[in-house]
Amino acid sequence: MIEELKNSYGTLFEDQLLQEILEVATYKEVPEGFKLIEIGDYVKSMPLLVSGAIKILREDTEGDELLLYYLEKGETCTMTMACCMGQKKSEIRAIAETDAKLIMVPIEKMEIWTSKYKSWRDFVFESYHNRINELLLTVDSVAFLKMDERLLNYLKEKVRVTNSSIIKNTHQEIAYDLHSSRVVISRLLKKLEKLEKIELHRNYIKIINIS
Amino acid sequence: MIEELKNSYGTLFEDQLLQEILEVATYKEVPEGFKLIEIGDYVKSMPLLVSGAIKILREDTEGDELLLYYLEKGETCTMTMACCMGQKKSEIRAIAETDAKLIMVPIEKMEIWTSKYKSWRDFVFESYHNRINELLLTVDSVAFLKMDERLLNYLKEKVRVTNSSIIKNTHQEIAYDLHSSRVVISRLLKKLEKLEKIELHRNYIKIINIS
DNA sequence: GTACAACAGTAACTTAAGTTACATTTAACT
DNA sequence: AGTTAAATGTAACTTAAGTTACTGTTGTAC
Repeated sequence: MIEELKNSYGTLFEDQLLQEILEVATYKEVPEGFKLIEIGDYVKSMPLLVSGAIKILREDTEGDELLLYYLEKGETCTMTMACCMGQKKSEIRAIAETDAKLIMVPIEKMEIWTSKYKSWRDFVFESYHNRINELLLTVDSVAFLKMDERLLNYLKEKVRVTNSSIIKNTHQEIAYDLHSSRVVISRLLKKLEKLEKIELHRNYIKIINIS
Repeated sequence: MIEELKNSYGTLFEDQLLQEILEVATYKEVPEGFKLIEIGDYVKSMPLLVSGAIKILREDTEGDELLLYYLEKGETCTMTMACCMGQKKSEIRAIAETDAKLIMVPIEKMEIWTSKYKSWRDFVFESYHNRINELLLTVDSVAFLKMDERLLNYLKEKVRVTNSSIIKNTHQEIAYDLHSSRVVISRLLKKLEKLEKIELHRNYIKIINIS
């Protein structure tokens, strides 16, 4: 765990804080698809992401989903912090997009470290700040863009996050993430294929050129 | 300014912090419609809202708008903090929805008070937390609801924030806030009038019963 | 190899929302 | 009172997206 922590957070946190983290944290490896947090869960520890990517989803009362954003190496789940402090239930669902490695910190430390370490405080503020900006981008996407553009952005982001030009998802799964329907997504993907931007296959999509 | 500050923040902040605020802050009264922050502005001070309401808007590259949420008494503009810390430009526009009274704090104090006062730290975290939840509601609204429901929610929220059952806006203004078109809003408002939920007039709408 | 279930393709249709165009109403001003 | 500009009403049409229904394809298990 030491190398993992130093690698991702070594420059961020001061030595004494790193030491404290090592003392209380647990290390966790989860496979792709693993559900880390469900809507309504009470959260007891805070995840520091060491490798991989976590996707954060919102769900409405009907069970319809929407992908909000991805968490990556060196980031944490701000929603979790928000939940912890208010002793509230989670507003979101978190699922491992790829295999992922996490350092789990008990939430009691939150308050303590926030007053004790400037580097921790900065990290927490930075996290909130980043998450708000991600949410603004999500709002932009849903409010201002049409489905074809949203789909293109989705594919781009997926390539970036998974670091692969092969997207291993069915059209139905993409439809869930974008809160659309399978037929609509198939239709738009077909258009992109005709423009020679992607290649469609069963269970995966090969990205050719989506600049 | 002392009464205003104590009234809105007296229970939130410890006496010494209240004292410090009084030493460095300036007091500001703005009329309805006053533009407090424009997209791209660099922000030099942080507003603590004492009375009135501020509406926070997002704009895309085409100039299309969307209302994100309202700030009310006892709240602050989290976006401003985020901007300050990163020395970034504002991502949003802020306009006084009603006449408003503000206490403006120079941003240099942010960092200092964050390490010095627990009450300030809690206030800042609470603000971030609240803002993220507001943004989630905005995402929900835009992603999951149809325009008629969004319009109804918009009217409800406006009644709450302005504390009046008379909404002094044209259909065009409402269309801007919801990122829709005037004709669509007129159409839906007419439906609500036929259901006897509202009464339409030139330049204002009277809310009868929107539970 | 055959059967099956999951996945993908596509046509035809419905609906919500946006657009265009024009008529009507209202408030404010001279 | 008459003029004007802004606001509102409404019809007719377009478009994006969602829905239904059915066909074809592919990978996997037996």
